[in-house]
Amino acid sequence: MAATIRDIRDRTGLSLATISKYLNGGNVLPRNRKLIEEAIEELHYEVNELARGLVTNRTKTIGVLVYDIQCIFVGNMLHYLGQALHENGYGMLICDSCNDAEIEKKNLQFLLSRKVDGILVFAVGLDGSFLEAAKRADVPVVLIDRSFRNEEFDCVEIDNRAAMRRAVNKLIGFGHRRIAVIASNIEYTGMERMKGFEDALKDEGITVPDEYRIRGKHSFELGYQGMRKLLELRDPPTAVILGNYDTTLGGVMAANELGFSCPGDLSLIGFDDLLMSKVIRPRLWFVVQPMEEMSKRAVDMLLNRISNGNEGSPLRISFSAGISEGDSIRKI
Amino acid sequence: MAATIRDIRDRTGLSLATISKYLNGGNVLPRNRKLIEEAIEELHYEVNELARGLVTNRTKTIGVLVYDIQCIFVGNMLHYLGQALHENGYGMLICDSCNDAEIEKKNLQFLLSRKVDGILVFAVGLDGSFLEAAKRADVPVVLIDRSFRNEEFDCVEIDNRAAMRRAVNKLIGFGHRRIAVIASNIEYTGMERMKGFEDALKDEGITVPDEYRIRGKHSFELGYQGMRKLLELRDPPTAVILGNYDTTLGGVMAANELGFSCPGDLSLIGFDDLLMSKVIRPRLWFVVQPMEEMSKRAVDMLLNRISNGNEGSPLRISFSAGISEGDSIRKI
DNA sequence: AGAATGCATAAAACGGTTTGCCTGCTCCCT
DNA sequence: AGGGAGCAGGCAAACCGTTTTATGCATTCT
Repeated sequence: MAATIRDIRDRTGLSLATISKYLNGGNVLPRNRKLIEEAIEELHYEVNELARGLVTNRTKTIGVLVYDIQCIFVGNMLHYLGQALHENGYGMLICDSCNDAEIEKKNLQFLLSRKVDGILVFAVGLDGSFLEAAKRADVPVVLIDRSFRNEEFDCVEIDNRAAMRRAVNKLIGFGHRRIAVIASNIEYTGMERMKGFEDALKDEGITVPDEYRIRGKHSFELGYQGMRKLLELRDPPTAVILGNYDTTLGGVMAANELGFSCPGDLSLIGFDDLLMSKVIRPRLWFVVQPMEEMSKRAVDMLLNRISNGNEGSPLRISFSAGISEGDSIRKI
Repeated sequence: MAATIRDIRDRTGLSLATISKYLNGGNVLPRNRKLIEEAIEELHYEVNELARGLVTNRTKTIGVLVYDIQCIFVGNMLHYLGQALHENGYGMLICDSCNDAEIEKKNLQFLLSRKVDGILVFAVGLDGSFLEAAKRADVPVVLIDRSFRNEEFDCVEIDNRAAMRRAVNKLIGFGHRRIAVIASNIEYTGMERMKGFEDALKDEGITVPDEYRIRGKHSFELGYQGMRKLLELRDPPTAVILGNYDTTLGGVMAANELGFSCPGDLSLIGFDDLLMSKVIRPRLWFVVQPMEEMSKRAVDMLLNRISNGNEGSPLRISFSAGISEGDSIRKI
């Protein structure tokens, strides 16, 4: 159906090798170059990347495993990753793991059987053993946002612990002492943030009741239910830190429903809220990740491994997060 | 590096054809089946889909062209599409067009050269001529959400015109007459919605000043600037319809900044706002699209064309949208 | 004249599927 | 019991559309 280089050979009388050389930027006699270009034009020829990949062992395709494609943070990162890859002539094969480790594992097999040149992973959970298959196939892997305890893979993230510490310190600076947190306890990022929370309190010699720590599965629900629980306590906190985008949505919604006004009754600070934080009234204070830089860096690392052989020990790049000002914290 | 079917041949003493037959579910002697399975296990063999695709002309991969991967609506749709495709053994090759028709065209070439079996398109603009290349290559295409005027391709969408009409009628039902709209005028969906706006006003014999119609490029900015313009008019509207997700964010933010309270000073109704609408206070009224159904349907149509030959005239499936209740409309 | 250079060519990969043919077995009939 | 029909399953070889590697033929330089 589609034209092949054989059709071009028949039309130009040249050999396959010459045409292939032209396609790959090699030197060809001007006369022949013209001939080939005319044929390509006329036959609407396009290289079959399947065939090319089969022989070169490079598909110019990067697999991306994401824990949840509906997550805004992920969507934004995909945008930047896509741009960075595109600039380097690579495409993305995106697989949504739907927050399910089983699906994640299957997706990895899918990517490997498609012979992607490398894989970017926004991991579902804490267990990175499913990535063994990639290691066995010698396909480079870079973890983004969430990593694992063992340091087997390159990784790009923010210093979540320090970021959370800064958020807590911000609240303390405004005079708060009764500070609560809602964060995930099933993946790396949330756990690190939880540690940062403890660090900051310890530094300042503050203790808070254990009910002030709401842990669970990264979700809207966690934020919603968690905030309700907090606000119904006999001694509710004066400030709450919402440990990620989804819990922020849930938390804000619950606070609204219970009629708590912010920052009058309750101070808030969130994570990754971007546009959202500016739409909500009052504007939310929040921790921002340098998403574009992180994406560029992750792509750099991956493409390096691809072109320079997948060698050398794993690198861990840790960016520091900033804080974006809002009106959601009351001075006490 | 990776094991091939030849390694399995060497290990089992069988022929390539037999192994291939096994891999594709054909009948094989129990003895041989066992032999093959052991070899596969031991060698960690995985089919090379590149090689398979080269000969079968099917890659079990669907290309998805999206106008903006950062858009929440798109993220949600990708989730449902991914699930539906996964159930049928297909993967997704997603390309972000960054709202740029040039990039969109390049992305299409990218997909075609990867020999995807079919393409789902969330189109950037109104001009579908770039899809000629897909037609030439006989790769089936299904448009989602946004279609073009000519009816050359299958298409799944909501009846945007009717949806907007319902939104307007809802406001009229609450007693509003000074109704404004902010919508995109550069892509199909927005234009249809704008028509629905006019329809509804006409039906009720209502006329509104032309300044009540804010048109531009689908974006946060449009909503933000548009809302400011509306609220600074000498005779501002009592109600505003925000024609899509992004303009809703912008519009709400501008109204907040100018100190307009909703629904006291201003009634609002948005599109596709999902979670968001429940987080914003007051909860927003909004138009909901049946995203899961749309996705399933689009995948059905595409896979049908793939397996039954890409024949028959284009189908247009139009779902009707619902309205989700909130507190953002005042009775007049 | 001989070496060096510039292009083109034919043929062998890459890792699968598919086709046509062959073998050997079962079954039934005379 | 012997023989042919029918069939299940295996095999070798051709093929899919590229790249790559020797190899060869002119032309130019020294």
